[in-house]
Amino acid sequence: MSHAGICTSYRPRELAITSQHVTPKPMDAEEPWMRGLHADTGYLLYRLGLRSGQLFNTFLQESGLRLRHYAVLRYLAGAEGALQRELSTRLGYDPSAIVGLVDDLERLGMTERRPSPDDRRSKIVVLTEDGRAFLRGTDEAGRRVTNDLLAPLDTAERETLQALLLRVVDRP
Amino acid sequence: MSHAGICTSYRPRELAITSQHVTPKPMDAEEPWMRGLHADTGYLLYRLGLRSGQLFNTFLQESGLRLRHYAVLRYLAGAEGALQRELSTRLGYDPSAIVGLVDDLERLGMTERRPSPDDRRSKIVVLTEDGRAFLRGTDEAGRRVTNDLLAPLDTAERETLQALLLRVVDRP
DNA sequence: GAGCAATAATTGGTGACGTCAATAGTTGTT
DNA sequence: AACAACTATTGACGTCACCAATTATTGCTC
Repeated sequence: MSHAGICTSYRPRELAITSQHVTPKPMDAEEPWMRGLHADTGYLLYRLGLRSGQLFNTFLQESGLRLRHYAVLRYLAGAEGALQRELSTRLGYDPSAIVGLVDDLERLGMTERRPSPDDRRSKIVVLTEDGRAFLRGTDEAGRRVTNDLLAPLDTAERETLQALLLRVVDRP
Repeated sequence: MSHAGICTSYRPRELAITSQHVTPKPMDAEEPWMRGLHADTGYLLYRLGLRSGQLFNTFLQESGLRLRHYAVLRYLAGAEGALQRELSTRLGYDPSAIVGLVDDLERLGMTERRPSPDDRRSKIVVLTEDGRAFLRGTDEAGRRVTNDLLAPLDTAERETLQALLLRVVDRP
């Protein structure tokens, strides 16, 4: 049950052995696997998203945090306090996920939950001084991650990419 | 006869990539959450990768497959047979994941495992006629997914984005 | 002003996913 | 003949996205 829920484990039955096999393919610019998959921008985004997440997480590994915690911290750094509901919608994480993330950050002393004066259901998450210090200490290393990821691009191309991605992600 | 093997180097054709294709978004967004997170291209990629994967999976939901199965099928469509090891390195999935994916596809009758005549350790995964038919039937719908994702961009901008992402993803 | 729908935070469960460790069978090398 | 490297495979572990249900609180409405 490691992978698929849509099927049980399948044991390959006896297959007819044919001497026919794959035909060697010249590796020109029209590589078939290129046409098949990497021609799709959506799939490219999915793929690079995975790689980006991995890079971030390995970078954060020593600090004991993960990308999602880091996202919360950086959002709070620019917001000076945010409702958990706000974190959920802004960062795109499930409300239940926010609970665990803020729990972790609180345990590490990087954030605090304060009661909202307007609505006693809500809680306001704010950065502590320790949280701010952590962000200052990792700011430069964080940039290095993106720098590494976008190594093949020069400065102008990176700005172009950034602008394009912003347009795509900011769609309401 | 030697199999095509694994291509280790691919050089994307040169494209004129300038920022003229994109209208830079006026950072009028004094929005603090802009400064905090979306200023980071790496995080943008991570986020859009998630959204892209979700879109693909919901699109594939009715067919009983998921994005990873679809990736295998599309790769096979352009390769005319591939070793599982090849699928693993090309698609970036763990070899153990490939096993489950091919199991599922085989159970659905979309692929077959054939013994490699060159190496009895390897197995060659090939598309069946059913698999090909599935790809033909979903080809247009698949394009609609990427179309939807990139809705805010015009044609020129999409080509620019595609070229930039290709450069980033093809790094060894 | 008393019910009632909506909301914020929370808990729990489920399936999908990435990663690593280990194994059996096979190949190439020495 | 022995040994290292490789292929497919199984298994386990932790993370993550998604959904349902609960509790406390708010706003609406009749």
